[in-house]
Amino acid sequence: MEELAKAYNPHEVEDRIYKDWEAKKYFHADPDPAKKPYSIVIPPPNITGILHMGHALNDTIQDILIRFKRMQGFKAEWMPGTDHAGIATQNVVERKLAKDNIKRQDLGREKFVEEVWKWREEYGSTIIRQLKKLGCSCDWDRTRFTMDDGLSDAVLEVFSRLYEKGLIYRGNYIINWCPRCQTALSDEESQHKDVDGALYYIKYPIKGQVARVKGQGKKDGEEDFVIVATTRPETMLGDVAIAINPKDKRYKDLKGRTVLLPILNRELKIIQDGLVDLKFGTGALKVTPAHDPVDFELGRKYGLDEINVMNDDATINGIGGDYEGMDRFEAREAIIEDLKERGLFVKSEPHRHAVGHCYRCHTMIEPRLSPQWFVRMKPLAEPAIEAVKKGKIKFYPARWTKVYLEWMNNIRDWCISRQIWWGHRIPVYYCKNCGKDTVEGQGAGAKAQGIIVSKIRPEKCPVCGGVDIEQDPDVLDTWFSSWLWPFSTFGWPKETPELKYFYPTDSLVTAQEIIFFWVARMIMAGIEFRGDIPFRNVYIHGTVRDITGTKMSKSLGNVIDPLDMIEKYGTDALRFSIISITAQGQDVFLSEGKFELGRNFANKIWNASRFILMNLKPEDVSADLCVFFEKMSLSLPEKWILSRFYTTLSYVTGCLDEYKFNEAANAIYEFLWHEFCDWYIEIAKADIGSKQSQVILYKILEKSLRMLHPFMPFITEEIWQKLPRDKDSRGDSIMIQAWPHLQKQMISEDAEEKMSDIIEIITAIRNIRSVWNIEPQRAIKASINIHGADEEKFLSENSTIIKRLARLETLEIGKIKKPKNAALSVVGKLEVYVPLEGLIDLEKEKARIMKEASRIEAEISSIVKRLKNDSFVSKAPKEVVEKQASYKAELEIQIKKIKQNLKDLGA
RNA sequence: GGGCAAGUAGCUCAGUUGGUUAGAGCAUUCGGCUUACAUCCGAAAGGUCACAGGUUCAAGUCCUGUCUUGCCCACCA
Repeated sequence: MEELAKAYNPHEVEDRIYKDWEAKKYFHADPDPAKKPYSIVIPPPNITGILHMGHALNDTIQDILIRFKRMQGFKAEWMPGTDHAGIATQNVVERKLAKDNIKRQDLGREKFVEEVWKWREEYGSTIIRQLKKLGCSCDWDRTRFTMDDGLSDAVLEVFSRLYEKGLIYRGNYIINWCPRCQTALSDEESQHKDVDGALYYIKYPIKGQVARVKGQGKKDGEEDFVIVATTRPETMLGDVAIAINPKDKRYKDLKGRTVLLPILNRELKIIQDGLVDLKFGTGALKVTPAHDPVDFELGRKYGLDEINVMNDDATINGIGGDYEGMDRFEAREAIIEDLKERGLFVKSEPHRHAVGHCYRCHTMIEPRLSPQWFVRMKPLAEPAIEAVKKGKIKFYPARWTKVYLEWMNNIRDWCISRQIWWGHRIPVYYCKNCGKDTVEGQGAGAKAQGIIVSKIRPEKCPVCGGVDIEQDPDVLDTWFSSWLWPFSTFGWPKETPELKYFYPTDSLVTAQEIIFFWVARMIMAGIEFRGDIPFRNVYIHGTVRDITGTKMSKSLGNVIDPLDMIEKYGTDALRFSIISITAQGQDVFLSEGKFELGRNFANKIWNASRFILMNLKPEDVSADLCVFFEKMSLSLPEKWILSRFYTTLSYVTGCLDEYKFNEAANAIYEFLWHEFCDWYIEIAKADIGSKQSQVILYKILEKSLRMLHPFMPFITEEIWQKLPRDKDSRGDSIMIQAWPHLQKQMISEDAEEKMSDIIEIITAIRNIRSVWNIEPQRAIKASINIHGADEEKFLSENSTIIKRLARLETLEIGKIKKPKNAALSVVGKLEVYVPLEGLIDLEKEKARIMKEASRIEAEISSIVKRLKNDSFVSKAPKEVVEKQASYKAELEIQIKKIKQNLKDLGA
């Protein structure tokens, strides 16, 4: 019999085992009509990423699910891969080039993209290697990348289809512009953060006839003006109007007048619209259609000019006159200074407001008018809303359903074009002959002349035959490829066997941050392009935070690196710890010490297994447990541990089906450590060589390892490999064994109740020993006073166990009076006496018992009160009333005994 | 401004559908190298379940309100 090493060394074990699994293709799944499929797609990490705790949690959950389902007999497919992360990756490579003083413009588009591919070859699979270290059993043979040929095909296909349907259009709209990345962003990529800014009050002179405006009327020597409040004075360079609310009495006289834009002296119209908030600022709004969404709307409504005053890098352009070339914030200061000089600056007051920031570089977003490509979302959203409402897709926890629906009901068009080079180039070509300028002013949904949508570069224009054709320089949002992930990875648009077999997938496991980015869009894409939902269940787990509740991030320096933890504690420890402290859908507050939980548990399992293996006789353990269970007459602890195992198994299986991973993990922990190790193994030590002990120890260990395997894959495999087993079992790895089959006939409430009495008795005696400071070596006597014959039987049968574990010299069981100078403990219906001649402080013991007595008396009185209540007796379920009554009877016996004892003590 | 989540032992958190004495890990105290494990074993102490009402025979659990914290969403310039 092969023995286990003295101590478990995860580092020695993990790589070896993982390589073995990989070599034997255990992770790979092909369609198999004889089996049911179970598939998960990985939320593709981006290629610039490195494994952080969020991944560790996310991927551990998925690995638990997929291993569990694989063991349950499903054809389990976990599709892995990465996404190309357009902006992030381009930034990384640009930074790298900058070290050699090279700009991407120096290289040109083609060379630069080549550089990115090179970078990706070298570093892009870091995260994949790290997932392997985590033990993830992904089907690496199918690893996909969003820029792979197949997935790129899917992107082009989808773009054409949507364009043909009129769901993709190009137009000049206000978008979120990141001046640092110099690209448009979608609304989701603009993250609102509160910023301490200021509200600046500026005077706009009124042209011509004097206007009397309440509170701002003309004083002697002053010009007439209207005061406007703004947070971004620099955008005034693009002002084309002043808007007021038609209901605003203050500005009655302003109607029909013209206002002069300070500094530039442009004439501004006065427009009236209900959109203007009477209460904000002065109630007068400067209208800058090219730089603000509300103003843009007003502009289109009233046919105003749209004057863009900024360059791509948010410096002021030629329109800004003297301010040309200044950065937006620099221009702000300069303009304020100039206004002050001209006496047109009223005041500024502190103003806290939410401002969009680039989700990649955190630069402040500039709302800006720009020609971009959009997807009309409403038609796509409708069926996706239905699918969730009808329960075809379920969220766990369910509360996310509301969040999803809320967003989907208010969905806005998706800006999908990005002014970067790394990504899927937009498959649109412009025929210069037919007229490129048709782009301007074109409405949503309209197809424009001169636009050719084609997967490959057309030779000539299909309309005019012209050859002067140019491709759109922009690329698509990375999410425009990610949203196809659940089917593009299986070969769509080709109808592959994998696609047919594994789609729709079963579970999607992800973090709340990307419900809008990814989950919602996948649902829309799945239904639109594949005609079916992409997954049935969405499990949203919490965010990993540090111990103060702050989200872990590299810039804050509060990260706990999972790879460091693996190095320090082992992969299984990391996995088990993070799972057991993560309640369903709740955020996780992490500190390094929490990984000791998993490490200690691994150590415990290792040692228990080592002990069992040291004592195991392989020839004795090949029995079939069910047959064995029927034929042998088992002792109470044996029945008990079998019952406990199957109770736990049933519970764990249920938890995994409901995505309650922490509860499953904790149930296994509790069972293995505090029931199997603390009690059963200790009890079994007495006759460990017996056939019965051998079989039970072996079977429980082997089955428990299988139950634990999804959580702690490495240590369970390592131990399992050392167990004696039949050669012709399913294979040579625990990961392809069956999930233990539930044997309901072995669950026995009676055994569990009786055994818990035994445990309580032993604990009570140990307690007395501890209270009275009796050395552990010292043998003591004890007696148990019983009331029924049934009790006598099972207590006598197990008296050797009680004696050994409580370290008793003798144990008397029967109708026994309290011996003199004995300590008392009440266990259920029983009294346990430990005579301690000369060791007890009578007064102290009296106090101890009296405390116990008052507790019980209080309880009795509350039960009596309840039982006297007619409503309770008539309305509560019968078994609750019965339980109360019998519990009361039990307590009354206890209190009687205790009082007797107190009398004996002279109270 | 809207929404969501949370407030339970010194700390971090569990607590199924309301039903006997509210649990765990860490920390604390006491005692132990008992032939697997000191990453261990045994024992103890520690809680008006944020607050106020309500529903109910019965509330940590359901409802309403209040307070505190965190998160998400949002075109008040």
